[in-house]
Amino acid sequence: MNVRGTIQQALSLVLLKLGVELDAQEVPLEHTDDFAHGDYATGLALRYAKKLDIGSRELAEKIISSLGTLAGVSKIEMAGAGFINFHLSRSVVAGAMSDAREAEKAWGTGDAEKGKTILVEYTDPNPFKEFHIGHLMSNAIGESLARLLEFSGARVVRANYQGDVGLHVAKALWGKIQKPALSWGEAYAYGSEQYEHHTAEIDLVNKEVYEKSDAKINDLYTEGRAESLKHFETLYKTLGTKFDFYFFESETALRGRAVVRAHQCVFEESEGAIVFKGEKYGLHTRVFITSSGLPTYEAKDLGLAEMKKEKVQFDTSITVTASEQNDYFSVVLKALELIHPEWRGQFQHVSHGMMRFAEGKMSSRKGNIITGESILHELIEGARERAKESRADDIAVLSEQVAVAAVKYQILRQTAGKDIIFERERALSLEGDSGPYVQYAHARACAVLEKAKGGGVVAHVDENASPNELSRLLYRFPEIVARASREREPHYVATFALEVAGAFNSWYANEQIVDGSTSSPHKVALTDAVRVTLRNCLWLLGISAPDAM
RNA sequence: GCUCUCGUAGUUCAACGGAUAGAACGCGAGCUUGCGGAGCUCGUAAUCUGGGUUCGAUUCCCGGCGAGGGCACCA
Repeated sequence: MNVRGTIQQALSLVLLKLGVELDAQEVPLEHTDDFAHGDYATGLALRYAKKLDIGSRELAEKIISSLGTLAGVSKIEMAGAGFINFHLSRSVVAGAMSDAREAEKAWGTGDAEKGKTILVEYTDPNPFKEFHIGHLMSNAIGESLARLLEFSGARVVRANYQGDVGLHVAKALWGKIQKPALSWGEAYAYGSEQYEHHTAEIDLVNKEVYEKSDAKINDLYTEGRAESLKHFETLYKTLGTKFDFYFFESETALRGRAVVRAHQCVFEESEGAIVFKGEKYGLHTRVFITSSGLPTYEAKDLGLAEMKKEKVQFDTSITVTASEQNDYFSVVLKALELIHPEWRGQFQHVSHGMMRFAEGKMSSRKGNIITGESILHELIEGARERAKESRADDIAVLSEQVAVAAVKYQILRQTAGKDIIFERERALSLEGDSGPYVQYAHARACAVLEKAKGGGVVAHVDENASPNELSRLLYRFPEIVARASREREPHYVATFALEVAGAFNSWYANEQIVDGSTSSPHKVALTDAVRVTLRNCLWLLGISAPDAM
């Protein structure tokens, strides 16, 4: 058992003797934010003092004396109004260093999701349209979630669901027919702009796509779809994502319509359309099949759910989308639950905030759209400029790695559900609270290790070395990962990575690591443990960790 | 109108009901014998508002103000 567990267990037992029942796992125990307060702290005594009719400081003292000594804890003391602070023993801090170095790529893994299969659906761009910023966000969050779950022991299946049919496709096809010289993205913009003047024509194209009734449109469609999908693949490669399965609306549409028709009791007919009355459940009504008989996105999502189930035997299916779909998802998930009660709770929705702009709302119809791709390219240019004096072997590769780090970190540093205010300059910045900052600290650690190797200094963990503000951070890593995975919140890892990188940079500035002294082997070992920790943090964020920058 | 989110330094974000609210950018002052200045050190500055619950509230509850999303054949 780890030290955290030991402390919680002991506290739980002491509380029981005092007449308070609290599961060991429920015992509040936090990482201190001031090392003067030790490594772990709990406010238990303050919480239960009144209930037990005793002073909080007095209760804290009582708990401490009942606790006796604990393995891995060097000192337990009361502080302030009745906080109980735990100081880890030197061997535990040193032990985390050894663990990190031995486990390498597995450092930080846990078993909370062991034996489970989890499907994660994310990115979901639409062929015929631009890969926009929302897709970038969904991709960054979804990929990180997938890796976090893998670190927790789950078998993760990555899926991508793409809208290859629907009105947007009809708009793009119509635009292309009118103006063949336009790119697909431009054709879509043109079709959207003209929709109100050519509604009937474009609606007809939509129907023809569903029914494959017009050979010319079919060919154009096939060509455009293939071109889009191929292009998306190059982006996934840059972003570091590899999907196991692709689902398409052209497949889910028919299935979805069939699902709805087979479960008439769940739906109602209204004004010629088939709708789901969500009001009974505190939700709202949504159309599943239109009055002209076409399945909507809602019906398609029901079809998708069944197809996912057939494809993989998962325990949980997570879908990552923008928060504007929150209410929409509640309705679809409710309908799905009524159709398949046996799958209750297996489908989860994780939403990301929306990208907003200081300069005002953008729209694909105006031309002021900033796509996910354009941001990536701007960043790559910026990184290339910066990399001119780099030591890296391949500047082109490095520029891409740094650029991806910059965008992804920008997205993953904050709570997933909140909107992100996009500021071009900040996003393009490679300094401060950023992905490249963490990458830089990692590259520095690599450089130091390289030097140690050249100087013949062999890393060695000294169990008796006194812990410092850097080494005392490392043992927290597996706990941070577990929490981020449990709460589906990658930002805990991003915050931690920054903290470790900052502590390392600070330490580095004040300490000669490879200096021939007797403490050098230990300092080299600490550097190595930091290297492993930072690299794994970056991996969990879907960011690469170059050895040199 | 109904409903769901969210209001923290000048700006962009942290803070699982706890201790002196933590970073980054900006601004001001510094850091050249060293392993990488994409760096380090110091300073500057914040919980929208009024109640309530609590030993303790940025966090939970209620009201107000402000911003954003969603609400029938788009996705």
